[in-house]
Amino acid sequence: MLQQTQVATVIPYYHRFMESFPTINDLANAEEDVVLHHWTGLGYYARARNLHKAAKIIQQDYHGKFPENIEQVIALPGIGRSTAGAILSLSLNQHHPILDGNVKRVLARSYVVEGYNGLTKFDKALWQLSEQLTPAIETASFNQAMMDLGATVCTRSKPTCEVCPVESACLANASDQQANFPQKKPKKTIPEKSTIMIIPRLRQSLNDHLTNKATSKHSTKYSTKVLMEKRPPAGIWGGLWCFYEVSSTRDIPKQLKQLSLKAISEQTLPTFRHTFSHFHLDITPIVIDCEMLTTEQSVAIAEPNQQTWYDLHQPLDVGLAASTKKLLSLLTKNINDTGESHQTI
DNA sequence: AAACCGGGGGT
DNA sequence: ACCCCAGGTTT
Repeated sequence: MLQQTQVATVIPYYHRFMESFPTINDLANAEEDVVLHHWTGLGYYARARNLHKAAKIIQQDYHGKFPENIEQVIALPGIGRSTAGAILSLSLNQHHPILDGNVKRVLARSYVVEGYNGLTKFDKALWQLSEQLTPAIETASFNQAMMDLGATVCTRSKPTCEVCPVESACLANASDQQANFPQKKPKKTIPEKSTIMIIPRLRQSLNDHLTNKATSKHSTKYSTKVLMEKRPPAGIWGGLWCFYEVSSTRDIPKQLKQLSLKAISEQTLPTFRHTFSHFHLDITPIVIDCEMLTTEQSVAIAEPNQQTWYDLHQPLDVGLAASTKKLLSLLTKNINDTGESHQTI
């Protein structure tokens, strides 16, 4: 949990998690969806899946006891060299170096190591420094101190060198070059991609639109249920609930047919941009008011684990991608603003 | 808007 | 061995 989120945010999640899964065996025996549910709001769901997988491995291979050998710990999914070193040094005072983002910054400044995060040469040099500096005695205290130093004193911007215990030894400080270590990662122009998301909205079986027959635009109330799918575990938005994507509007009829839905009307919402670290994604949402093909109602919801009618007024406690959340709040706002949709077919 | 982050996976 | 990936937070 702490690999990705601040301590203050993690605490309530941690307590709920530990209450539900007090032992590794409890976690291993839990359904993955239940584990993911406990993770909802923390993001990075791949790591919840890794943690669950790791528990299963520990149950099977180590009889439910967490391994104490660093190679075995590194072999667990979601745990690499740094996290393994942190676990074993902090919990058992074993002699292993660590190298998280904070430690990297402290070392890069202290020793004016040239390069930037992710550059192989840079990472290798820092690992070697960490190995060389980490003492065999009081390793736990040393590692904790290095992380805390980076987190509270040797911060990314405006480090408080005046209070730093290694101020006089720090080479970056000596040359007043703190701001230039670590160096910035060279930015590259990221590509733009676009996608269409269809939002099938279930038409309510209210006949109140009949009351407005006389007007040119008829007023129809729609339910607050929209169809979502659970994405496969790997790739973008893995395991998260999303709207169906189509590469072209031409594919919409086909997709709806697959879902046993009959379109009544559709409304294209303004395209919005969601930016990832490596590309921009322009998302064009199309709300499609639908009826279920009654004879095949069962088909549309044949795989409740993979698709669901999501009620905007009763949000499910499931993992949602950031872009999906954005879209959902837009839809909810729309409903609350108008209470109904006015549209022509 | 851009930088950041540890580990996994593809090349 | 190297580079890219995901996606939420911080700056």
